[in-house]
Amino acid sequence: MKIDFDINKNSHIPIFFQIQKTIREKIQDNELKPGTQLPTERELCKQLNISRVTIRKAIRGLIAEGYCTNENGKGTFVSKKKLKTNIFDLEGTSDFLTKRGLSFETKVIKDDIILPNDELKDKLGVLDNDKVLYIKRLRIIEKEPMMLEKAYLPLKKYPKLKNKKFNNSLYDILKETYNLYPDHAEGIFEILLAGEDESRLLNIKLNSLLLVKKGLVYTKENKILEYNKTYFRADKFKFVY
Amino acid sequence: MKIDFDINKNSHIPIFFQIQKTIREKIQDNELKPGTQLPTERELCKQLNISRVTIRKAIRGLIAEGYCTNENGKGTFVSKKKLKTNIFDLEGTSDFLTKRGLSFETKVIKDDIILPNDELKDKLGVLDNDKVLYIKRLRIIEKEPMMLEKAYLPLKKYPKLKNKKFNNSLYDILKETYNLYPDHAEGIFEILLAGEDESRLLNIKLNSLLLVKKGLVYTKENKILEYNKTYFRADKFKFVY
DNA sequence: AAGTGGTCTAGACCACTGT
DNA sequence: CAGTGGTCTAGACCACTTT
Repeated sequence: MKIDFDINKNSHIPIFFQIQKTIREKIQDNELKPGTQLPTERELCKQLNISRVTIRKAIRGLIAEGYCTNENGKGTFVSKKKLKTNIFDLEGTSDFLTKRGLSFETKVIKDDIILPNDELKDKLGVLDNDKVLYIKRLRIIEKEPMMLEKAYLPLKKYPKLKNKKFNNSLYDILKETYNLYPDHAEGIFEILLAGEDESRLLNIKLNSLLLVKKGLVYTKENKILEYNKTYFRADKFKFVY
Repeated sequence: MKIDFDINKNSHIPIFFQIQKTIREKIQDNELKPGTQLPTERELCKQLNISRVTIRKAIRGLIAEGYCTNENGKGTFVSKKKLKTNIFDLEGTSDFLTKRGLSFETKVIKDDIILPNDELKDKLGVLDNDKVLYIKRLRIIEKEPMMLEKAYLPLKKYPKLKNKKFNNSLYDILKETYNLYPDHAEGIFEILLAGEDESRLLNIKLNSLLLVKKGLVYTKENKILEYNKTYFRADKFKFVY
C-alpha cells in the first residue's frame, strides 16, 4: 500500500499535521478502506525522508481521531466506522446490540460488597456503614472490549441482589427481584484519558481517549436504582441524542 | 515551584506516565492550585535527569486531560476547573452563562448566504437552489474563546432573517420575527480533534480535543428551526444531562 | 530471525513572550 | 536579549508478532 504525499517542509503548518491530514482525507474519501494496513512507520520515514518521531505524531493524531488503530508487532490499520449508541438509553445495552446484529459478551470483572467512600455516600445517600454492591463489568462487542461499566447499588435497599450472577442485564434482575424499572437518569459526562486500569481492561494504550458518563438512574417514583459510571472508547463510538 | 517525584526508571509503567500521574495527583489534591506555574520543561529535565521529549509527553497528557494549559513563551500552568454546561439545553447559552455570573461575548465570524452541500440538503431537506443562511459564531467566556457554533437555516422558510445582526441570541430573533420557539432536538455528538480552522479561532493547538455536537433543532410542531454544529473545548467543559 | 510499534535520548532550530 | 514552549532529527533499545 503506497500513499502519495505532497508535503511542504517550509509551510507554517507542521509537517506531522500535513501527513495526518493527507492520510485522513484518503480515509474519508474511501481511497483507504477499513482494515487496510498503512505503510509501516519506517517505510513512511524512508519515503518522505522524515524522522520517525514526526511520522508517529501524525499517526497518533489519526488514532486519537478514530481513523486508525495499531498493534504492537503487527502494524497500523484503517479503523472501521464508529458505532452509534444512545448514551442515555435506559433500555439496556443488550437490546441495542442485538438489534444491530452485533455479537457481544459481558465479563464480570468484580462483584463485591464495599463500604462507601465520600463520592458514594453523596450520590447514593447512604451512611458510613451502609454496604454497597459494586459490580464492574466489561462489554465485549464483536470480540473487542468496548465499554467498561461500574455499577454501585445500596445493598440496604436491595439485599436480595447478594450472590446473584451479573453476566446478563442488571435491569432484568431488578425487574425480576424487585419489580423496579429504570425510568430516568441524571449526571455528567466528559472526556478523560485511559489510566492503567482502563487501558489494561479495554486493551487500549495509556492516555487513550474515553468518554465517561457518571450518574444516577431512578425509577418512575424517583427511587435510586444505581449510581453508574460507564467508560466508552472514544475511538469506537458516536453518541446519538 | 518545586515538585517531588518518585520515578522508577525500570518500572513497566512508562516514565512519561509516572510523571503525568504524579503531577495529576498533586493537582487533584490541591497541592498545586489553579493558576500555579509548573516548573519549565527544561527544569524538569534537569531535576529528573530525563529527556525533554519524555517530559513533554507527560505534559501533553495533562493538557489533554484538562489539568494544565501552556502558552508559547510563557510556561505551563495548572488549569481552572472545567465548566459544567447542559449540552442539550435549548434555553440558549446566554442565560446559562448569565446565571453563573460569567462574562461573555459573541463574535460573528461569518454571516453568509450559501448553497447547500449534500449534508445540508439531507439534514435541512432543501433542494439544490434553496439558499441557506450560514452563521458562524465564536463564544468567548471570561475573555477566552470556548465554543464555536455553526448554524444553518433554510432561508426559504425564514427570509426575514437576511440582514439581521446575530451578536445576540439567534432564538430571540426567531421568536421576535416568526414567533417560533425551540422545543426539542436530535443529533449526534462525538470527540474530534481541532483542525486548522478550529485551532485558530478557539486559540488552541492543532489536535486539541473537542466535543462536537451536530443536530437539528425543532419547534413543538416539528418544524425545523436550524441545523447546528457546536464545537466545545473538551478541556474546559463537563456536560450535564 | 526479522519486522512491527512503544519508549527514550541528546541534541537542534524555530516562534513567541517578557525584560 | 534570555527564556519559554513547538517542532524536528537520527539514532537506540525494548516488547511483541509473524515467519
